[in-house]
Amino acid sequence: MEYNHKEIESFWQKYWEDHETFKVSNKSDKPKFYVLDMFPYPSGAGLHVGHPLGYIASDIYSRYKRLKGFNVLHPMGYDAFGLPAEQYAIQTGQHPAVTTEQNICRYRSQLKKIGFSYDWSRELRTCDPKYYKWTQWAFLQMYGHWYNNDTQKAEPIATLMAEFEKNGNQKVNAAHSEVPIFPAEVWTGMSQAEKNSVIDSYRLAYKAKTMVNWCPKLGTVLANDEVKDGLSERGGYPVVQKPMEQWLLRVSAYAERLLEGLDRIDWSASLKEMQRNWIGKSEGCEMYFEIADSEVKMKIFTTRADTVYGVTFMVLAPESEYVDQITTEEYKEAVAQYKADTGKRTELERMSDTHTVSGQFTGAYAINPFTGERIPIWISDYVLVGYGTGAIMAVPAHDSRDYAFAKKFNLPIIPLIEGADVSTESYDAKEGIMMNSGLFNGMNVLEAKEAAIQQVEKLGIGNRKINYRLRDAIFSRQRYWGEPFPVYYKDGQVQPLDITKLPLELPEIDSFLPTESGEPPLSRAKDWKTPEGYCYETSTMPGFAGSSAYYLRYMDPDNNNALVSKEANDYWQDVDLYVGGTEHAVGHLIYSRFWEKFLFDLGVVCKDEPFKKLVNQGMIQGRSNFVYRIKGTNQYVSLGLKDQFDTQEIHVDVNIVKNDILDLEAFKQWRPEFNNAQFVLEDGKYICGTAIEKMSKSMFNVVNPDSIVEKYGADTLRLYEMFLGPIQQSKPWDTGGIEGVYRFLNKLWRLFFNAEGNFEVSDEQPTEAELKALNKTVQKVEKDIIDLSYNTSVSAFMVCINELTTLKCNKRSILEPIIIALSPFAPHITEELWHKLGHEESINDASFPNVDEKYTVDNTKCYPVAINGKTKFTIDLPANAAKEEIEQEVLKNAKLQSLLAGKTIVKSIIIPGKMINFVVK
RNA sequence: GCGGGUGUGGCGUAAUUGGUAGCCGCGUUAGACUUAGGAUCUAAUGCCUCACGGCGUGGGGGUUCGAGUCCCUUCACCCGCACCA
Repeated sequence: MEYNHKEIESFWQKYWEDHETFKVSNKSDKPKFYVLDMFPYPSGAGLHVGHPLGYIASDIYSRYKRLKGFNVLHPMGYDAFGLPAEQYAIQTGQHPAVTTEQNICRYRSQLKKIGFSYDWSRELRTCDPKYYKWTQWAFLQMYGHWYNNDTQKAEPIATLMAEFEKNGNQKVNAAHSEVPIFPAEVWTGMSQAEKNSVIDSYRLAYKAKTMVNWCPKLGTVLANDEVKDGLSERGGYPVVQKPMEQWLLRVSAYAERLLEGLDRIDWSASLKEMQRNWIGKSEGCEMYFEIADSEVKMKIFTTRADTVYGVTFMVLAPESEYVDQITTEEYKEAVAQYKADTGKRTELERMSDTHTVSGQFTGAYAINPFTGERIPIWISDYVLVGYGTGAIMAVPAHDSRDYAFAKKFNLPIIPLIEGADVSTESYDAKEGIMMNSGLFNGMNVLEAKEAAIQQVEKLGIGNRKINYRLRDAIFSRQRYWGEPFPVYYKDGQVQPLDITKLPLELPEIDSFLPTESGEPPLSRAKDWKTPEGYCYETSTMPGFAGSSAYYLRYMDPDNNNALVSKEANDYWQDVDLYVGGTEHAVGHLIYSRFWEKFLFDLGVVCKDEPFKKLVNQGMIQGRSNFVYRIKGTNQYVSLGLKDQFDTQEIHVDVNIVKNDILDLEAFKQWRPEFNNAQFVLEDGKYICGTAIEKMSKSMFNVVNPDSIVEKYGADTLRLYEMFLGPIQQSKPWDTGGIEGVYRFLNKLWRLFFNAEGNFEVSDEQPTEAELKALNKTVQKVEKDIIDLSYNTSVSAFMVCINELTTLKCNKRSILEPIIIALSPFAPHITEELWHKLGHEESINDASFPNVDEKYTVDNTKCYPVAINGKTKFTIDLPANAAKEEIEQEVLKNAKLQSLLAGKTIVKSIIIPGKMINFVVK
């Protein structure tokens, strides 16, 4: 009987579905294990062969954990709100809900064909009102809380108001926007609107006018992580800076906890480093500089207070509020001109051109609090308004940017570190002995840093300060296809919707474009008002809103009273293994951690880190093929001969190329323009050129998993994707190698059938060799699964099956444990064989085989025998033999004796278990 | 510029963590069975050499009886951040 993957796979997929094999309960005596994939955005193009890579890896882990007796939660869903569906809707008029539904169906059917062990009953999608009810709910909670830096947690707004009644905000240590200090009397004297505005400055979800990334082409604002090199991540359209009133989440309040939490989770070093960079903690101090002939005190931030004696000028960001306050009459015009010039440059221009030094003197002077010297104040676009205080003290000797500026405008440069040569470049290193530095002379840089901050605090001119680069997340998008904000406006004041009114459903509109006046599409919705006639917020939430807590919802997907019940959360707790791409390193993975910490503060969840272990799968790139057309003809020349002609490279569909040899007939049929193609062949073949590129339609290098499943089966696809190389590594897809894995499954299959082709296994006792093959394989595979090093476990299975084939082993006692160990990788074929072996229950209810150590340790060891350090031959000896035994044994060896003839042994070095070396003369 | 990572056959990769470098697979070559083979099976396959033998883990140096693995140095490529004071 032949291995018929089609029959086997469709039969067992249906069986698993009918028997709810992978349905998990929230109640179990078994220990829990939660394996999660980053849920996909269901795009119109369907899955390509790269998408399942991570899903296969996590599925193997899930199935393995089940065999080890865990209750495994392994769900799947869809990140279904988002820009592409809406862009498509604008172009075609098709409602995003319709196209999204179609895409989801396609994804689901593609995923099911690969045989994943998902609990489909927990499937969710972010655009479902039953789901986004809880996204809206979380937003309202953030709106209703503030962050107390003293207790290091979020607290209800009510506690803040009570404190204001009692003491004003003087003792409040909170994460907040700029707000003046006020005593209780002032608070009680405020109007309701004034109070609201003060409170808003403390909320974790708040509205504010800020500089935002505005993408005119998409008609929406974007978060920092959605902008790459001044272009939108989706679509690649230009992004400009623009002040706008937006909803924001005070993610920055959690900066320290987001940083600290990284030490407690098992993520790759590079990913943690990316998050640390994004959070961007820097420790230093804030310091006030008095302005000559002015009341203004200028606040700067520096991490190098130790270099204060070397300050030779100050620089303000052109947008800084100080600029207008200090600029002298004489320089007003020039300063205005400079501001106008820099304002004209786009973000992209400013970023791509970081080497042109420009600036303008303001006419004002600051007083160095340490030396009393007058130092000129300049403005320049190399100082950013959004970081620190938008003002710096410039120390050209020890900062390369300040140095370039000083050189350009002929400002003095005072070296402060002994031996530092600053004649051609600055000395930025933070080491050496201080000089020219008054109090700090003779100290090393680290000592001076600390001494300087203490001195600043002693003089009362500033204080120690930690700055973070992490900004609050802009949370509104002027788009249709997203979660509506559960707020409305009454007399211009924000009113949160009552929680009992959730979800606030997305209304129908007739066009998905912004209005003529530039209002978001939602303002087209007719009669979309509260019963009292107030208007709802018309922007919607961004993509990361729905994906920030989806892992919690899987724990309790149908709960209509809570995001997740206490019991469900207490049972599942957190994600034990999370698999997904690096592209979410500073977006989703920061927001989710923030969300979890916030919900932890509220007591909704029991853990403050959502993802215990995270593995980033690499990308599967496409392997493109080319043909070479002789310019101006319909002749195509094979790769090896193309240099003899003037040719043009053309992408050719990889599906009509095999092992880089073009199928000539298929090529002629491929497109009408090639019907009459003629070929210049080499060795009778047309060899195509190749390149590794992103998998994309336009390069004709997309390989669809469905066609692989059709031809070779899901088990082959799964094994092959794992066999390709380490899962964390990016690698090109090469359909060529798949045959090897397919052969392996056929070999496995044939072990179970006798010469007549009938299923037959023997109940004989296994031999030592067979037991060795089995136990070594199981041991290796188990170790590999735990390390997610699946490529080597597939190899181990191949070795094992080769050995068993050679041994002609068809013994039940060997084959049964092998197929159990293999079942996470190739679930269908193993399930089929398992049932053929007479089992009623699914192989998923079996137990992962135990290893008998007796058969895995070699009792002989291969020793290299070296003479004068040079290996001459090797010899097998007992592994645990003592030094003397080995020596005696080796000296009897004939080959050694012939090599030693006429020489004397000066010394022998014998390390049991390792090596044998004779030093001879 | 800063940070992280990777360099091993024609290709994807492996190496008991310092102990016979190249497992497994692809590709290639030869053979067997076949009307046929893009099925299956057998054998060979790092490079140079008829051979003996020599050389080989990006290059150079070092530690060691012994280095793909450890140290120094250099080169190349990939990823992330990028005027963050």
